[in-house]
Amino acid sequence: MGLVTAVESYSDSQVEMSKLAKAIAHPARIAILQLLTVNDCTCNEIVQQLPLAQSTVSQHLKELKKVNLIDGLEIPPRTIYVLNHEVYAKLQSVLNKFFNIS
Amino acid sequence: MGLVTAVESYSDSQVEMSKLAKAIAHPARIAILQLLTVNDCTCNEIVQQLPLAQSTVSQHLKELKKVNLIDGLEIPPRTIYVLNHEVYAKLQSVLNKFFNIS
DNA sequence: ATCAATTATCGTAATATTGCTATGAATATT
DNA sequence: AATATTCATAGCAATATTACGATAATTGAT
Repeated sequence: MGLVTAVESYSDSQVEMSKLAKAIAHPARIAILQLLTVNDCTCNEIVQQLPLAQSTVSQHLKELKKVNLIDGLEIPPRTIYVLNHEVYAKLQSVLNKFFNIS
Repeated sequence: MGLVTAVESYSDSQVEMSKLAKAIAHPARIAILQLLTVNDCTCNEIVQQLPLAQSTVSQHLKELKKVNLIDGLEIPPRTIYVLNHEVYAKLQSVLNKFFNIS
């Protein structure tokens, strides 16, 4: 990623925004979010919709969880993945704020 | 990135959106876009505002140009970088469309 | 008690990203 | 003509990302 000192010289909102952007910077993760927009899904249900191995999907879900765009309801042996509408809306508003400056 | 076959199984809009997201998935590139929102800038002017070497900034500019978020007006030995408001607005609308589905 | 189903994680490989220094190419200045 | 300015690119190193198969861990079913 780079030096720690470099990160410190960007504003919080710049760093936060770049992290959220990175979270949706892969078509699989966009596809996952779109699926979750329609229905809550287990990992397997997502695997069936994507051309990826289960472990890979699990990894992408982890990335989305890391920025709180989704939550995982653990009901073993399943985990039901759910959109975090709050953060989802926040990302929208952050992006809007950014683009409306122009 | 991965296999060519994998990319083909995502929709055009998913791929396009992920590419645009990737373009803004770094705080330096967000900072650059914000600078260009206020003023057209040469590479050097941007270098003076960021904690990065000239070559690194040049590379980030290249990334932004790749997705047409900015244009470079070459007036040697300078290049004046300018926001591409059209694509900028398009990214905004693409994101809005995406998020409003929820 | 076994076995199947589900998911997370580990280990690994291939590739991409990010950053730098050094350098080349083009133009302007002295 | 020599020098300075500006920018892009090449070359390189460190790290991150993306993908897979294999494997645990957990629960449900037989």
